[in-house]
Amino acid sequence: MASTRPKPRKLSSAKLRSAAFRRVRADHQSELAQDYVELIADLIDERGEARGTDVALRLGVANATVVKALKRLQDQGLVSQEPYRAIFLTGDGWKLAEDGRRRHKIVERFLLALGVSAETARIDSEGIEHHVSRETLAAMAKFLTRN
Amino acid sequence: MASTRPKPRKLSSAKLRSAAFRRVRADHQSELAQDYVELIADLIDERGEARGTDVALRLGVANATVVKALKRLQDQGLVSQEPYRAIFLTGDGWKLAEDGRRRHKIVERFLLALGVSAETARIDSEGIEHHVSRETLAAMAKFLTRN
DNA sequence: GCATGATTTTAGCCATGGCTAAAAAAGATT
DNA sequence: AATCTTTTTTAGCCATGGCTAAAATCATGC
Ligand SMILES: [Mn+2]
Ligand SMILES: [Mn+2]
Ligand SMILES: [Mn+2]
Ligand SMILES: [Mn+2]
Repeated sequence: MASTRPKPRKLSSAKLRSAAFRRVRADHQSELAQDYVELIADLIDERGEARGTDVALRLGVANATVVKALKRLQDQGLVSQEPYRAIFLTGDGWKLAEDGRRRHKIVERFLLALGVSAETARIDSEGIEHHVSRETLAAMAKFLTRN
Repeated sequence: MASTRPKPRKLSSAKLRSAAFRRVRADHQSELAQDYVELIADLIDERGEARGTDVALRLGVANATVVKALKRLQDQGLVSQEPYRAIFLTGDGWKLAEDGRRRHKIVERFLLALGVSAETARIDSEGIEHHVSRETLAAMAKFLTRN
């Protein structure tokens, strides 16, 4: 049996800290996909279909940016589309969208319950939602039931 | 006088939504600088100086990544350094660091007060801090004084 | 059914933030 | 002082996410 390195009694402060930053970077990796599928799901529900142009308008980016991003999402198996046609979500895409909606809703309602304006809750939750762990989300949900 | 477009009675839903995404993108733009200067300030306070290597270790990225980022921060007037030497914060750098520390502390303590573990508060706050508006921060601070 | 106008995609640019491998500088050892 | 080891920087690669301008496609009116 190979000799094993002794397990450190305590995680070094540097290790601890880097874990947090790694998590943030991972969150940001999945953020774009999450926001896209959530938005696409909303458009499909509200208007029957999601067009690239509507996505661009609502994200506040150029059309070309959306086209490129959608290609990546298609490679990731989250959306399907043909040129000049509306965008569809795959099964995985819908799953991710639903999950995002659920988390987003909890965060936004939580901020409202905390006493901020509707405007601020809407805006801040758009960024915060991606950094809320399962544990924190549960704590927010609990707070909501008690208020 | 040129004719002016009539002011819309209500902001369109698309405009409203894109404003939130624009804010998130702006937050992410300033995030890296904020985390760097905060970390550098901590290192200076705790150990007397901040070395690039320590920054890399604590951020969990490669050394080369830090070297490049520090160059950008230098261009932005937030840090000053000479090759093979420790990193210093400029006046602006210290201001940004202090501001970041303050916000970070409030967010972390707020999560703790909400009932999540110390570990989770530490990790989640690292991402959330950058998306908390002045109004939400104030609401969190208020919650803290009442608990 | 074709011309023309509007929409959408493609092409290609840029900055950021990550990486590894090679080069250079600093620091230790003898 | 010269060498050898360790640390730090440089060079150069890649993916992402943004943009504008040009090309391609679609759709409409005639
Ligand atoms: Mn979001
Ligand atoms: Mn974020
Ligand atoms: Mn911070
Ligand atoms: Mn942070």
